[in-house]
Amino acid sequence: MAEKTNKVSLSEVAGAAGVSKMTVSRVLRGGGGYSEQTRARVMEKVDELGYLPNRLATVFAGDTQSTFIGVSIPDLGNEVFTQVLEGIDDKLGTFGYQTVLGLTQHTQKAEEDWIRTVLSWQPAGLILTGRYRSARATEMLKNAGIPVVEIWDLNSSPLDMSVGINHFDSGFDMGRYLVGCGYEKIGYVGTSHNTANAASTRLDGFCRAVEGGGSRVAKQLCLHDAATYYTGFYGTEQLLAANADITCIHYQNDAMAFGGMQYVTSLGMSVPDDIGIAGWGDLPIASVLPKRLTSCHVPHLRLGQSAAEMMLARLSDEPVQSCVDIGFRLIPGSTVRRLKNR
Amino acid sequence: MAEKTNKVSLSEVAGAAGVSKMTVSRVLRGGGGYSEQTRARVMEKVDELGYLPNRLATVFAGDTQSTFIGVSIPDLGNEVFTQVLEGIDDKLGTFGYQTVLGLTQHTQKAEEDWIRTVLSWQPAGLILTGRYRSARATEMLKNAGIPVVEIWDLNSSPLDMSVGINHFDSGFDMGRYLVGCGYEKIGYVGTSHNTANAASTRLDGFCRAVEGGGSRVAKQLCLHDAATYYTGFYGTEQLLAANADITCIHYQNDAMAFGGMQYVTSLGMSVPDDIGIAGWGDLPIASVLPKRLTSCHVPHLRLGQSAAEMMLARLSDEPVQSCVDIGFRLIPGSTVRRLKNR
DNA sequence: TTGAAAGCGATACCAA
DNA sequence: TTGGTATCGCTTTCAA
Repeated sequence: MAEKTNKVSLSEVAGAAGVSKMTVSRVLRGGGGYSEQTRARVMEKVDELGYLPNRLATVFAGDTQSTFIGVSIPDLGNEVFTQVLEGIDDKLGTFGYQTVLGLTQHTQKAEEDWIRTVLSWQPAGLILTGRYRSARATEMLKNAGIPVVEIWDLNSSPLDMSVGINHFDSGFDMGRYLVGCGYEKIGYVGTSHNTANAASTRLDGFCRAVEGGGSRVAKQLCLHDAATYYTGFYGTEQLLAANADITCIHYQNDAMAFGGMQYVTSLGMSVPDDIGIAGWGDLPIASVLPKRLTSCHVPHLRLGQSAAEMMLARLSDEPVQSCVDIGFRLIPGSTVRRLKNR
Repeated sequence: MAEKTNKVSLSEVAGAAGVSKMTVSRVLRGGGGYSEQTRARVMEKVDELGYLPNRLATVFAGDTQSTFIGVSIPDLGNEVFTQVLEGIDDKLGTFGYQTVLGLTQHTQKAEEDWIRTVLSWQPAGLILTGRYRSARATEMLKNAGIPVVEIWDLNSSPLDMSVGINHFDSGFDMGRYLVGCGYEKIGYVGTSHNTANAASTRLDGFCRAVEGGGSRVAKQLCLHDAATYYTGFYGTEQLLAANADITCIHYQNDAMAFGGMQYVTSLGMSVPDDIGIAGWGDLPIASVLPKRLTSCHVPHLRLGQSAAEMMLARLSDEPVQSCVDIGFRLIPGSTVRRLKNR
């Protein structure tokens, strides 16, 4: 095992400085209660011995909270989540909190296990992606008595706090837009997971709008694959193989849409003349494409920052709005075309 | 089930079950030393009260280590690092460890502050990106007496352990390859940061090879920008504006190369006939491009997994190779062309 | 301005 | 198979 660590404790510093450990404790925390002379001598020894406080003991002693915030996201292969995570960690870090990462791989079981473990470390709060979780997870969260922010899916009756967007509406708007453009045979390519998630909620909204508009949706859900470029590429191949009459494809996100666009281009089709392409998320890659990708803008970084801000506000006992809709914006783009006006 | 009580301790469970807390402790850890009858009664109360162990206290008591592993990477906007991180967290999670994330934003100061903080939480070990750090950081790491894996830059005399690649050689190989193809006026587009890092080491190697081959390198370092699509796009614009005679451009990574390729394409140039493009990292987007992107393959996920494995091995006192070269592979691709044979 | 003592939650150790 | 007691590093409380 990693054995003797040269860990220097408060009392060793106290011994070296010739004072009691209480005095060292007071000096280190500032706020007075000691003479300047004492302070100087203590700090000298702290430096000399390379003393680092053991925050475990501090939190354990009971009066302060830890500065851990558990943050769970599904995976890191999907840029929408890494942007959210960056927003969270950046804001938390600025205020002296640390992110304890949890990748739930889109399964409730993994999330539940992670929640149990991370709670045992007495985090100051948790930020969790999505709104669907196991009953046991929910129960643990309620009992933990710490702030919880549910992000991504806007949850109007959150466990505690929630910030995100209405994915159903976002999907619905995209569906309505494409139908409004005149598309009738529309395809969807995404990934499939065992449990409901935001992407499936968007798909529900999308189908509702498309079918309500008299068109239909052909779905291609790639099982157990990451929602990234290559999945979009081969998902499109499969979709078109089974549905040759499709004239427009909507994707789970922009990375997949780009992959799909590459596939149809490889067939010699042109976008949007031969086929329409619509992504979701307005990811960074969109900024360099020759045609503006039809998509839906979501302020991912801002969403993460807001989640962190709500957490920090709650931790400082400031008033917090428990449910924040961060909003989205449909981007018409030029990878779909208007076949008719209506 | 559980009440709305938020902190149930061992002794409360003990009281409810009518046994001592030592007995509850033994039951919870398994391994015997109690009767089946006692076990059942204790577990019943554990469930009933919704007891969750306080691992802080366990670690604090000193007999076990925490299961925190601090992991620092520069940022999440660069896919090379998210892949490494995913590899690390995946492997660590499987073995019951948690990632405490640190984003150092490419500054030694941020890394030093993060190290100080995270060490105060008594992590079981640290995995840090890069080999260049402040003297104070190095000193703290030495004193901490915990395993440290330095990743990314292969460090032949690591603080403790290291896994990565030789970035100088990687840059050198790319430079030699491009010169070998016959390119003479070669550009480089990357990002610039205050301190030396792996990308600047690659650039050093690249320049050495190119200049040694009698060609020259025109550099365009975009200050303080993320190494992603748009930076590649406008960095290329700037590079070409100042160096119209360039015939080939090497980029810090594939995302930037893709952005650059979009820019030159927008000018009506064709790749590789009018200009050669070479990236680095072999990122997922390369899998869907019509032409194989000239790049350098690095097993990012594997690198992360190896780092985690070395950490885990060290934590279980198994023998560990202290310096592992994970290797890279030049990908000739078809976005550069051979102007001459040699 | 200082210090001594109690205690946070869990575990090691020794007794019973 | 059980339980009592000391202990980890630090902070709170109370005294000097």
